[in-house]
Amino acid sequence: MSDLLERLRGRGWRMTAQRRVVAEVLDGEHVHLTADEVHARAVAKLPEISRATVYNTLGELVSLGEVIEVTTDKRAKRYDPNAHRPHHHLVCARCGAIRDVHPRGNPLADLPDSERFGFTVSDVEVTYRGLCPNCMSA
Amino acid sequence: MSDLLERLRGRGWRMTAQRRVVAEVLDGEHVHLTADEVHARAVAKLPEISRATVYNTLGELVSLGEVIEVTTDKRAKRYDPNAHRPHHHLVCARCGAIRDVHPRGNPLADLPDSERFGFTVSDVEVTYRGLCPNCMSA
DNA sequence: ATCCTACAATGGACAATGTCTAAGTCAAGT
DNA sequence: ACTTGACTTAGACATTGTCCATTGTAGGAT
Repeated sequence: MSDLLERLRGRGWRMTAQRRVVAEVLDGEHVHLTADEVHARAVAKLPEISRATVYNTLGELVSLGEVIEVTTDKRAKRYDPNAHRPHHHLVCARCGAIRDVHPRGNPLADLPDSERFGFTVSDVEVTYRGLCPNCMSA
Repeated sequence: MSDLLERLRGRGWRMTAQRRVVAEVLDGEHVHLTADEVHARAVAKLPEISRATVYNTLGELVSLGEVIEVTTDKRAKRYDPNAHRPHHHLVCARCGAIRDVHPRGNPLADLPDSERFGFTVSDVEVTYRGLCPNCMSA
């Protein structure tokens, strides 16, 4: 994760305790925290950090392309630090657990011109839904 | 749309003016209204209808499988009455316009077992993003 | 090492969306 | 037409996110 911090500093990002803590919280595979969860974990490391700062920092990380916004559920946006490799998501319909997945093929190629309505299509987001092993046995 | 009303009545749905109005508002192709938009249009036909009733009715229509919940943007859920035929969505990244699309192939088949993490995968939702003709020329 | 200044953080008000509840109303069967 | 249980209502409340004026501070300049 010091990679991320180094990269950010290299881009002229002013380094502060708050930003460092937020970046540290967002580390790992299959991490998809809501803004509030990020805030809660950040508070554990730096009690005086404010909600607004967490929102601001998350927004900046997204603009910089270091973190991806994921909207798998209707409630809160989630933040996915695994931005360096394209991937999609598999979500448990009952408990909400999320895994990163890498399907074969390119869904963009599956959209014929006749179905593009004149749009310039540049991106595709795929969300698989089902039941995780835990919820299946329960 | 009287089809829908008949089907609902057949399922033991109690028919009320409010439910009829909500069902009428949700009619057509490429219709993807937010709950608030549904409420606004319902009020035009039945001024005393309440917000809670619109939310309740939308939730019931979703449970009954007559309407699909779509979360293409991070703000509000949208309601898509085109539930009889599976389809996906194409969204303009700037103005938010939404079109129903029917890509070739089956994305479910593109997810290898090794990428399923023991989940029972039952559904997939694909959102294409790009710029619509209007926003492109602007 | 200290000072400056632009940028960042704070916290609290505000906004948007959605949920819940208690009380009143009504559709549909008898 | 009555009765009853389901439906509707209005508004309070909850959650998520944004905005702004004020205060604080990182990092370059001296």
